[in-house]
Amino acid sequence: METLILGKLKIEKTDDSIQVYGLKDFNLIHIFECGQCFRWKKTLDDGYIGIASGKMATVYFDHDILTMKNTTIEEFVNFWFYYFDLGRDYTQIKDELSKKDLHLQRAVEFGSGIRILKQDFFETLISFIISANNNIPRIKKSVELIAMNYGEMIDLDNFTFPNSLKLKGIPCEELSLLSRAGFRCRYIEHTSNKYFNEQTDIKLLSTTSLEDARKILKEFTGVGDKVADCVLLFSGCRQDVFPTDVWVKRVMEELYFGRTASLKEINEFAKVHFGELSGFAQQYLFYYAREHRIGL
DNA sequence: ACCCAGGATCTAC
DNA sequence: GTAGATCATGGG
Repeated sequence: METLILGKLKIEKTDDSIQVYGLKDFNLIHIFECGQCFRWKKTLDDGYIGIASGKMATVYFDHDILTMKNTTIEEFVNFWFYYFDLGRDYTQIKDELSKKDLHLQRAVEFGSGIRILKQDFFETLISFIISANNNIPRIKKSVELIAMNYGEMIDLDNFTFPNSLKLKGIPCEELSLLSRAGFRCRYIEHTSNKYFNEQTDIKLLSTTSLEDARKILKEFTGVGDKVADCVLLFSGCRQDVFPTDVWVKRVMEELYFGRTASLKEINEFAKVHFGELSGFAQQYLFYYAREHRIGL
């Protein structure tokens, strides 16, 4: 296949890559540095390389053209289009959020090219278990170590993230030595075994009530409200969640409350104020808050 | 030496 | 049901 029209997008094949024309609301830095993913790395030539659901690709975005190496038009249509959430109209989402208040308008403008990735469920679950009481560089290191030690090698420095079949049965002592994830390794061990045995019904998570979805996820050790909401949002299950970490808490207190507020308060505010778009609002606010170091 | 980091868990009230 | 200590690890 040499060329393809997909809605407003035109996809063309070149020698060793594909190019996508007609993309809006798309910025690689916003997408990969907004805290939703841990495995995309900058390349020397201003692109990003990453592995998602076992597929590796290098991406560039220049002059409104997305260039992807190491993939095909078929794979783009069948996977990357979905992964980058390209079927969603972010212009409308941003318009709707910008109308709500001035803070959100600024945050949306600042992260105008954010797209919420539809990441592999098990990888997202493990990654955000590791995120508990941790910092982003160390989360990235532990996730990468798990891939290096238990995933499949694509080339000398790129590995897939292992599925639960690969990770089940690994004792937490070994996980601790090979991932440096500390006390969270006990959670990883339990979660890998439980997920392998039960194969969580992901479709159910997206169709049932938010309350029930959280309840299901919180049966994995190491998963509380915040991690559950992150997994639901960043694996593409649902967008009506408002993961409230220390950054989001701080930015909400500073911009919306003008005082300290409890997690429960913030969640209820988000539900009323942001509604079904809570997840998108959270991502714009998180990126804005962290890049501006609000609250520090 | 002390504090902190995309929190969750366990215990005590 | 909820405040408080505890949980590895590495960097400032």
